[in-house]
Amino acid sequence: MKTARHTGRNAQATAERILLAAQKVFHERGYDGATTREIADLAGINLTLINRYFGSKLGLFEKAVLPHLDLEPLLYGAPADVAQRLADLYVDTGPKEGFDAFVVLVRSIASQEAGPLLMTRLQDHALKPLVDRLEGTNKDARATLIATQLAGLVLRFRIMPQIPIDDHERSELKRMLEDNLLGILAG
Amino acid sequence: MKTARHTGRNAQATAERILLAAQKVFHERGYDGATTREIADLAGINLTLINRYFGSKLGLFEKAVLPHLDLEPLLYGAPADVAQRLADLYVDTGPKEGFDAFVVLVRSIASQEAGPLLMTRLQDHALKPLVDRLEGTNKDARATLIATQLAGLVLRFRIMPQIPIDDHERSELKRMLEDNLLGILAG
DNA sequence: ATTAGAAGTCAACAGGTGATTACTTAGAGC
DNA sequence: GCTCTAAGTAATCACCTGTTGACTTCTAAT
Repeated sequence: MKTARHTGRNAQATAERILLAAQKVFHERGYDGATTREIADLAGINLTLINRYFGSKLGLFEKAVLPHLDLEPLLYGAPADVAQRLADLYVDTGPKEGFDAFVVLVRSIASQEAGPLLMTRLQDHALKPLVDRLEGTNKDARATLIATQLAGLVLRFRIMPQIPIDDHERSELKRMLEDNLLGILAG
Repeated sequence: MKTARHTGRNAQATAERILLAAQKVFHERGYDGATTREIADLAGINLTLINRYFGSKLGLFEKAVLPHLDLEPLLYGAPADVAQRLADLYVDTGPKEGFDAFVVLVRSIASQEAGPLLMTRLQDHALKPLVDRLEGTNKDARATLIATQLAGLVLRFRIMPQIPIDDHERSELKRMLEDNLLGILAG
């Protein structure tokens, strides 16, 4: 074996465990609220390995979160398909587990360190793909309308899921949202 | 003079200065990012007076921010007036100065201490007034659609104002938003 | 078996946080 | 003018944060 040390000591596997733990903690607490110690404990590794493998807390954040802040993978297919996909995805109260980079964005947007990174990433990998996806006139305005709508839904259902919602309201909301998105997407 | 000590020493005036400074700092940095020392310095008062007058940082937050987290004052008049008012207010990049409780909400929503307070306040003084304002069917779903749209606009124009927007896009966005809101308000 | 370097550990630093306790100062009422 | 209380101040505590440098342990190649 050349690259992979077989058991116990494996830098690549350790880095991966750090990344997974970081995603979970950043998701729950945001950038500032997350501590490197909690990440290290959850990953089951020594605190200093974070700095060794990722340079700094911010370096870890860049590797663990930023790449997943991307709307483009959701924008394929016909406008009707896109509208339905987005409505299903963002209205569902969904699993509270699981990593969501857009949740991390909202919970970290106030951070002096992580905020700027998140904003430029959002602009390049969420707003821009959305604009490029549109056809017709007023692409920028329409993209903004869609993006802000989705952002608010993240806040409502992913960050404040404890506010109750009954099934009827949810299905109605999904229907209205889908219509709304399709109208904007189509132009 | 009975209540107001005339100069230099005036508890009421001091508390007011603390409140104003707190609004500014909480607005800029969010709850966790704000420090009591920065608030005290900006207010020009001694650090300990914050704890004396407001009990704790969280107590100050409750007095300085929570009362202003209220959508009801914007919901008077005919649906068309409400739609226009909201569109004008939330699309405008607006003055970067000035206190906005909804900005504080977004920048503090990840906080373990302030988060729960903000969520219940938002539910009682933003979502509920909106639902009560509506008529017809599916009030909850329609209110959620409006509220999430506005929340996203806060994120876009109040928290990420550096992303450029030209006048044409802004006016088009305002027009589309106004139509959209009116459609939902009217039912 | 030896050994060099990678992987992991330990202890500590330097800075910052909210909060408390004991103290000083000012001024309104007598 | 005295005094008692409210208003303001100073020093510090106990804790937490990211980060670093020195140390130990393991393992792959020789």
